[in-house]
Amino acid sequence: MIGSYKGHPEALMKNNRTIFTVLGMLAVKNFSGYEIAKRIKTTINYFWSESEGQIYPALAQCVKEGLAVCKVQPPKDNHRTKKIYSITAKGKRELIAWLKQAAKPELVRNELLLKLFFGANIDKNDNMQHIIRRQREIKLVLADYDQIKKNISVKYKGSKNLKYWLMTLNYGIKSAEAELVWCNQALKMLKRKTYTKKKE
Amino acid sequence: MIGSYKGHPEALMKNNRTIFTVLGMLAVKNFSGYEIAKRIKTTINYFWSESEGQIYPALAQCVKEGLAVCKVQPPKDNHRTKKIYSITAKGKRELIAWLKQAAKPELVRNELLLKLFFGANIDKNDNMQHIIRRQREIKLVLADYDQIKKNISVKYKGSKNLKYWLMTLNYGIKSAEAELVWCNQALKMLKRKTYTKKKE
DNA sequence: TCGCACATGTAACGCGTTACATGATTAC
DNA sequence: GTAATCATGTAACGCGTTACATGTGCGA
Repeated sequence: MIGSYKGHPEALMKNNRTIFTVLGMLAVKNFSGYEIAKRIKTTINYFWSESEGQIYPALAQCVKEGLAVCKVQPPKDNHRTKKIYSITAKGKRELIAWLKQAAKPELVRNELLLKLFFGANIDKNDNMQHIIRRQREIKLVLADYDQIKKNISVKYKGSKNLKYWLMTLNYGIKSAEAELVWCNQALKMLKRKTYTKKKE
Repeated sequence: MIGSYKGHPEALMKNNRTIFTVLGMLAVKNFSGYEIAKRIKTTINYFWSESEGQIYPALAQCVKEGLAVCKVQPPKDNHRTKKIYSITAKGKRELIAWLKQAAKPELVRNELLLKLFFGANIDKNDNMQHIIRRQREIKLVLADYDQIKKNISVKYKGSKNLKYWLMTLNYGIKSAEAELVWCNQALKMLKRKTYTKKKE
């Protein structure tokens, strides 16, 4: 038993989605930990996030299990040494096996909805403010998605990845648009004056 | 310093959303821990979940901080004793203060999208299976939402809560519908044969 | 008889974030 | 000067789930 780690190595790997996220990134090309963190933030951040506190240990774990190898790059351009990771054949096999497995349905958590569910306890206007705030946020992310779409369509034209990247991006766009429609509907609903008797 | 707990009691409460979830439930009527767990599962489960392992400690915390009081109900109908909790004036005040604060944007995690983002590594048909599976799931939840909508519209007719409950439910419906549209679009996208050159 | 609903709780553990430690270079 | 970016890592801690412990009554 090494360190605080208990159980089989496989047991850890089966559920550790950070491992597969970095393997997925390494399947495209070689990266350093820092670059992976950055890439996650600029590509899949709207549906998946990983912090550096997870990425570095995950990379170490990958090397330990033979899923990736690490090559130390000497300082270039007066920068620090970099550790460049590459996926191994075993890593690729494990990634593919994981990709084929059905995704576990996520437990969604939406604090905005939680507050609105209890909305009868506060003023109508306070509830409307929550929705208006969200509306503004969505408009920003939609503008963002639009930019990303244009950028990757040009930059990765001809790449077999593009189709999949646009597909996931479309999910973000469709969801955001649906949320906007809901915001308007919910605001209309709140504006309506309703006279109700007290019940449960 | 008592036990393993550090910092102000308020510090804990500020972020502990389980506390506010149970307070929100208790604002409607008195409940036992078991009943709260059950109610969460049958009402807000599609956007918020709490396990019993969190609800019972949260209730104890509420009592400790004077946000709720507990009355032990002697065994009725040959059942076990129940602990019925009621919200206090302080609890109501804290709940309202929390409800008025802006909701923190959630970090979404969607394993399905993560797998599809890396979809170029596996067969087209495997990717399609993921989407078809999700399609089936959504159809089930939509049917579920429809039932809930009918039920609560009758059961809570005239309640000031109904408006807010229908509003959050509509969010679930709109999102699910948007996801369905995306599924069809994504399947069409995958069916198309595309001949691409290898690039990044 | 077996499993489920009722009913309350605790313990273990994994996931994930935040903050910290360290330090160079670049841009304003 | 001072903030941001590059770059790697560790430690602390909170959130949340799962499993366990314990026990009754009811229906198939």
